[in-house]
Amino acid sequence: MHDLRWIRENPDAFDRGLVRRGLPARAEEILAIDREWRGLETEAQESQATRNRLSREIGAAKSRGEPIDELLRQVEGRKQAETATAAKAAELRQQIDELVATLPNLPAPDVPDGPDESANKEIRRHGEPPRFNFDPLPHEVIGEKLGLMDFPRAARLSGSRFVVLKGALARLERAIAQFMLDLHTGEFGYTEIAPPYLVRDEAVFGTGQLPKQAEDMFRTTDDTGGLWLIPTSEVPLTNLVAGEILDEAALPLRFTAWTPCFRSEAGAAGRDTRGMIRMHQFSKVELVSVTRSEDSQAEHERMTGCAEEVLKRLGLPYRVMLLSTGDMGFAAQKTYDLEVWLPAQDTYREISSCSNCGAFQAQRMKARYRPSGGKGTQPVHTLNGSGLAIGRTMIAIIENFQRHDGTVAIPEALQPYMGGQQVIAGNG
RNA sequence: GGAGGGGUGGCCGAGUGGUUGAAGGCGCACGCCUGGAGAGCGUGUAUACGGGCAACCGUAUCGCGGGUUCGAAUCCCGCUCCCUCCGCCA
Repeated sequence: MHDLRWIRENPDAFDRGLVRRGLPARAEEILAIDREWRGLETEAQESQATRNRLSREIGAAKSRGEPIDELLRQVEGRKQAETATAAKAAELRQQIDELVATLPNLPAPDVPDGPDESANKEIRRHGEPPRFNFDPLPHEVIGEKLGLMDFPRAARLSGSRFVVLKGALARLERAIAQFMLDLHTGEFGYTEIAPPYLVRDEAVFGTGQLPKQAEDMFRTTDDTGGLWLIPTSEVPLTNLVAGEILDEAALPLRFTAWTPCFRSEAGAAGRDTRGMIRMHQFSKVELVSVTRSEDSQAEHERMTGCAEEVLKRLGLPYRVMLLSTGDMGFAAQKTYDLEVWLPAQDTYREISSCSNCGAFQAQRMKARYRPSGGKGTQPVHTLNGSGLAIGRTMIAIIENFQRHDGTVAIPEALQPYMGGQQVIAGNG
């Protein structure tokens, strides 16, 4: 959510940000309603001040035993006009809020302009794509040949975009997640969280998936009014600080969680239909940081580094992309995607997305901190990143470490989590 | 699922219609006191919005939303969350 006062003071910068996002300028429209609202607001408040004063006088007169008829006459009729003014003001304010709530965060200055992912900028690469003396197979073929990845049965249970993993691959999912959690908690100072997977409207509004991306999520329909299945644990982790006023000394907060994620993939019909690239349900280790405003840029680099370290230790080749204005998510002001090499697709595919949301989410969820020394409060900055998506990590391992005989080597870093197993050879 | 109880400031805790944004206590900050510390004393200590260059002024907020009233933390209605007991249950 954008700070209305900031828009008032910086209407041009606001519009420039929207235009860079490929959206029309809106400042003039917003500020016109804002001017009208403020006029009515002031009017209503002044009227109320008068009425409050008269009411106090009535109380005082009554306690002295004096007549109050004259005072009652003065206050009479006042209420109606005031209520109408206040109602109109509230209506305008709601109009502003609803309009502003649909506008995405503004891109940071160093974000490249562009209509889509074609304008993304490669920042760096790490590792060399492996060379094979045979044609590398896609992960789903390897998994099915090993008898450890079952799409038909998953479809029978749940339809398309689901998978059943068995034996060593089921264990591999757990191993990957544990390895990531241990790294982030043990070496990078993140606190492990086990959050709810079902959340209310306010939480999803806070991180910005509502109101615009409702169709990308699943919602329960129980009689309590319905809850959203989290599309990412960014939602519960970030909303941990919703509505709070934090001590400056408590920052930064760093949270990590291993959770399932649920996405309807409504807009992705026909894309990535083979394999486990795009599932309705996948698991992910998420990283979330809550920082002071002046620290979020450095934290963004740090967080991206934490996610990269996972790929480095697994020996997976990847590149870091700085997303363009056209490819960034709603709440982000700047995003790095980590893309891992997938031999069968002969390309890099997204495996992590690390975003600095600045004050955008904080303002939506009213999360602030009290700067020590200074007065008042200011919104925290929030960041989130995958560290990493488990399913896609598994895909990358299977494809990059496949061998001519159809078996898959387990990266050394994961072997302790696989009971010392070094190779996945099928039948568990 | 059934029955009952309760949500007041950073915390505890008063308060059933009239200077109550809210007593009192704790905590915290600053000052005084002290050789220093403690005790003691004094002052201060919410958030949001509007107006103002500012000092400051105003409005709202006692779980949330609505209603009654000249006036609501206090009365009424709806919702929500928490707690206790019973039942059920991983």
